[in-house]
Amino acid sequence: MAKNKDLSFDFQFLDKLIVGIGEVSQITGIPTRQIRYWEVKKIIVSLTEEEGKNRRYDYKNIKLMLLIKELLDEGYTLDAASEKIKKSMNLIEQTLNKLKKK
Amino acid sequence: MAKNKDLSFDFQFLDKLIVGIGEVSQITGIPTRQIRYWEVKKIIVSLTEEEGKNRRYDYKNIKLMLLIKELLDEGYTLDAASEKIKKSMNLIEQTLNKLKKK
DNA sequence: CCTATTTTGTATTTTATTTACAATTGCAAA
DNA sequence: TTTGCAATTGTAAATAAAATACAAAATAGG
Repeated sequence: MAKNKDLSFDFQFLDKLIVGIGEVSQITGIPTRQIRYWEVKKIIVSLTEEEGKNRRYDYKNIKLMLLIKELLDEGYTLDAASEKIKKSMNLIEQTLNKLKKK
Repeated sequence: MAKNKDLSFDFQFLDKLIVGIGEVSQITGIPTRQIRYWEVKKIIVSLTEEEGKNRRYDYKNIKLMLLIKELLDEGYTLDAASEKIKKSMNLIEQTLNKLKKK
């Protein structure tokens, strides 16, 4: 039972990572107001347990938002960006799965 | 200016990562009450801007807390754990710096 | 100019956190 | 056993952050 105190990076950390909307806003530079709007439009789906409770986001959510932000800058509409991104998300998931297996 | 859409993991993400005490508690399994106590005892030092505002923690903080938790389980006292960990923290910082350079 | 999309503003309500007090637990030495 | 210290936990009241629900403004395309 290696305790993982060596120099290798623990990718399992990303699995456990969950943050609130304020932190996501800080990390991504996207205003909280905009994040909530995207969620209303079903562009993103948070992990929130119950209505009224604070929204929770995981690493995949954050990456998704960053991708959307990029595509919007490039001129895509929200819906178009959302469509295009479904492919990218597959890539991200594959990447994470690979990393986790290490 | 590569956009980093490939399969490589973006370690810069960890640099920007900042979370509140609730998320840290979820991620680490350490009760918020205990985290605050450790902070009072100067075992950890959060990034909180002003007194009264919500506490903020970065990746290093979180790793530190996980290490302390391990050592407490092994029978260390808080102070002893804190002492022993200073060396480990150097390792963690070195690791992060290496990863960032990629 | 119109229209639909997207973003932003904000007042009110609710949730989460802080602080400051104290009580409790566990453990080791006297 | 009990005494003392370290560590954890409980909680009430005050504050900060976020949710909701309204609406207004900005933007892009026809």
